[in-house]
Amino acid sequence: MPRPSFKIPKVPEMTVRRLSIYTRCLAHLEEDGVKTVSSQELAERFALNSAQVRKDLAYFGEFGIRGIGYYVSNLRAELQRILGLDREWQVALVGYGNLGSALFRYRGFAQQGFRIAAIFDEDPAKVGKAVDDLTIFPLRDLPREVRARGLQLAIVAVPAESAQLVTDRLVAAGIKAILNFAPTRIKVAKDVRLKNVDLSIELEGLSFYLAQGVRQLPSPR
Amino acid sequence: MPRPSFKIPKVPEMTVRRLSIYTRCLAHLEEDGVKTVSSQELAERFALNSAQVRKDLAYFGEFGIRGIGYYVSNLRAELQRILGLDREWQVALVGYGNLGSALFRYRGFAQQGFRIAAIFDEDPAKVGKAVDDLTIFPLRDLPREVRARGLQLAIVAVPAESAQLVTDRLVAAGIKAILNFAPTRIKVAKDVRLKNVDLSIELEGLSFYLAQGVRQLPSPR
DNA sequence: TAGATTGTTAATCGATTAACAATC
DNA sequence: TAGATTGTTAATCGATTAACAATC
Repeated sequence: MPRPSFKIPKVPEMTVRRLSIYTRCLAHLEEDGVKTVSSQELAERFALNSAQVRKDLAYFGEFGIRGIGYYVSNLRAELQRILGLDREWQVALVGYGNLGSALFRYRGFAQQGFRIAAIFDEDPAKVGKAVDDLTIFPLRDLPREVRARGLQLAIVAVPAESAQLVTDRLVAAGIKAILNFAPTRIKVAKDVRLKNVDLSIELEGLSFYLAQGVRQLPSPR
Repeated sequence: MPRPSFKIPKVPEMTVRRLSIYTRCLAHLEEDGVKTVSSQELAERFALNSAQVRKDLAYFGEFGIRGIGYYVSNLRAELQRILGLDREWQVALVGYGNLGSALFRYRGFAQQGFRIAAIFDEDPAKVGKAVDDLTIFPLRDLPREVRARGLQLAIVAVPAESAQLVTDRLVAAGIKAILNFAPTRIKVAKDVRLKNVDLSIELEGLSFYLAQGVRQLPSPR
């Protein structure tokens, strides 16, 4: 059981999301050899308020130095620790169709320490096939592989019809966080974290503005 | 130039997103032969408040009947019109790598009326290749094809390094809304709508909660 | 020290929810 | 009519922002 011990108040979802964004920015700054950065400088890059940057960080501790700002390398390390990016997570990928295989090839995940350590698919034509150094398992092997490989997260990339069923089996097998790409909302018990990423809802949001004649100006946040 | 004429106040981003969700739910209800639905019934399906459902709808007009609720078929049609889902949108897909080709095959887009009408890629090995009934174009053909095919939206699925450059060319060519899957934030002039869908930020959000020991309970909204 | 920038408190803003008159 | 449910106003809640004492 990781961290806590000294309380962390309930952190807004948007703060966590911004933390991700800050972390990347800091990694770039570090590459560029920048040593310190102020909340003002950080905020400007994302059209945010400097108080918001400071408040986001203040949920987790005091990382800055008055009169100076933040040490880039130090802050990046702290944020990576907070986000759990200072370790490797073992990820199950369920569904190896077009989207599933694209996600498997997507470099972004491995770069942040998310290692797809097992692939599952119900299609008998796919089960047993080798994908790089992995073999595609049938879904019934879930409980065994979750234990054997220490899988903690799952990416769901199956058709809408089977998404809820697959999810229930993931949760039963002990998976603690799920990223769902199936074009349907799925539900989980409340000690499991779930993020529904419904790709076409994103496009529908855009078409709304086009349908209104684009106006409406970019939303403030 | 589409709609307006009678004012629409600034609509919160989250309202538009929920409109998408209601629309799908209504389509399902209609398939099941349900004739009317109340804001209460609709809200329960998504753990929302019924007042919120009514308020979301009230931005656009009065669609309900007191004492009855909403006619499913009528409300679905109204919402589809509002979201711009009552017509077909011509979409440019830029980048035909793993993610790009998965998105091209993704049925969800076409189902909602988003038709990928042109594919662009800078890789000389890909330019000229046929993909179903389309041919992959080089980026320099953008302005011509935007005009010829009436492209209004673009999906960006290129590497992080080229995302901003590609975006600038899309905007210059007259594209009005962009869905960006490249793992970097891009920026556009403020009369263009942009949605950054950074896949690994979603996973990072999940790892945050795992790193804290999952607790933190699912966020209220 | 003087200047800069933090961490935090208080004010503001916006979104969610409760409550209810209107009305089917 | 009596019961149900809307559309809307007012209250609540939470997140963003301004302001500033603390301090490097």
